[in-house]
Amino acid sequence: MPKARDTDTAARILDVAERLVQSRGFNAFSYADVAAELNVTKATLHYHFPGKAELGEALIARYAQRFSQALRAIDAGAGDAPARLAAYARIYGDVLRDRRMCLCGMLAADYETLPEPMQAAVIQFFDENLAWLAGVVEEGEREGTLRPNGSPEAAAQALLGGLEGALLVARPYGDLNRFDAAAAGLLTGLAARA
Amino acid sequence: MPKARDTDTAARILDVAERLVQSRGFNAFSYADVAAELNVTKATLHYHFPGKAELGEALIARYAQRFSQALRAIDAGAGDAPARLAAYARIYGDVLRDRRMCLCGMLAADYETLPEPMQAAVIQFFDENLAWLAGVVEEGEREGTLRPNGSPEAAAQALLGGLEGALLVARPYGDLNRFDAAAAGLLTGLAARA
DNA sequence: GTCTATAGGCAGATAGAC
DNA sequence: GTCTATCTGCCTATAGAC
Repeated sequence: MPKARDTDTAARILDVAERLVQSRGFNAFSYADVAAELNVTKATLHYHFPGKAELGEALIARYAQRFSQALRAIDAGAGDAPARLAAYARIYGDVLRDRRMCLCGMLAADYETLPEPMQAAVIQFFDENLAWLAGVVEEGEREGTLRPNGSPEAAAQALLGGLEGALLVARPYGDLNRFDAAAAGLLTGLAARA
Repeated sequence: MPKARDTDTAARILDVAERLVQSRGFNAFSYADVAAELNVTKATLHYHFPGKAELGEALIARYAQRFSQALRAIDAGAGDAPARLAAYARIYGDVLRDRRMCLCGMLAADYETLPEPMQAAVIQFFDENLAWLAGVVEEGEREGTLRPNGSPEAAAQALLGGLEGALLVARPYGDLNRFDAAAAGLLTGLAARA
């Protein structure tokens, strides 16, 4: 059993790689970048993750798991449907705060160049988010707090795409307000009006 | 004066490079890719565009110019504000049809890795689109055909981001319907309701 | 304008010592 | 687990012939 600090070399690799992918994209970071930042050699990275493809898969798996937890936390909370959507949007706003994209939003841009297992994992991430969003929209429709103009699935697609795109466009400006304005527009467009 | 066919080597380079950037991203295409597809050598590309940075700038310049023309064409048309926004959304749907992203949407993902002149050009592209969109929204507000919940600028930000994101998320699925559903959701969320 | 040839660097990856 | 050393290949870019 290795020492606690060193056991988590894999986790620290994932931390650094995650940040680099979210800010630069999957094709614009290298094993050398990660190794230099952690003061280890590239060979160490290959020991923990045989190749870039496996590292990428591990990144998505961990990210998706964390996202799932966040969704369950929202579900466990008290708010109504609009409040849940606002909490969901806040997750996205938080990643923008340190100039990152959503991991899977970035990988969606790189999609055509990704190994197939990573492509499948990105799709699965979106599927899970869309299913959760559609559920919340449907609930809001029943409550009378939301009035989607199309199906809950269409509304979910508009929300997920809208938030990913709001990140994408706001990030070059380095302007959190732009994201907030866009997110607010998405949510109020869906809300039932007086 | 060279022959017409060959004069446009520069234009043909831009055509191929544009498609590659829109589908794979700026860091995932090479001079070799473009040269092979055109049956010329890499040196030929360097003659027309000294480096990747200059090629990138030329790509954005041409793309932005074409986009500007499309906006003026919409302005010259007959429709009211909602019809103009729908026409605007259709431009985005068309790029998805051959599995591309918007050029500047893709470059927004690559933003952190771009040379500064390209970054500035991407921002300028967004600025122009946002200004046009805000103008149309404002017009719709006066007409009574649109009822934005915030400022026209906020609505413009939500529209631009929403459409870019709808492309981003729909493209991995290869599903044009997903884009259309999201786009429709964005537009009806903004429309004045009965 | 387009070619051949090549420079110099960095990428992802592996073998084998410790 | 982490290292040193190295391989192979592709990248951007340049020089100079035609």
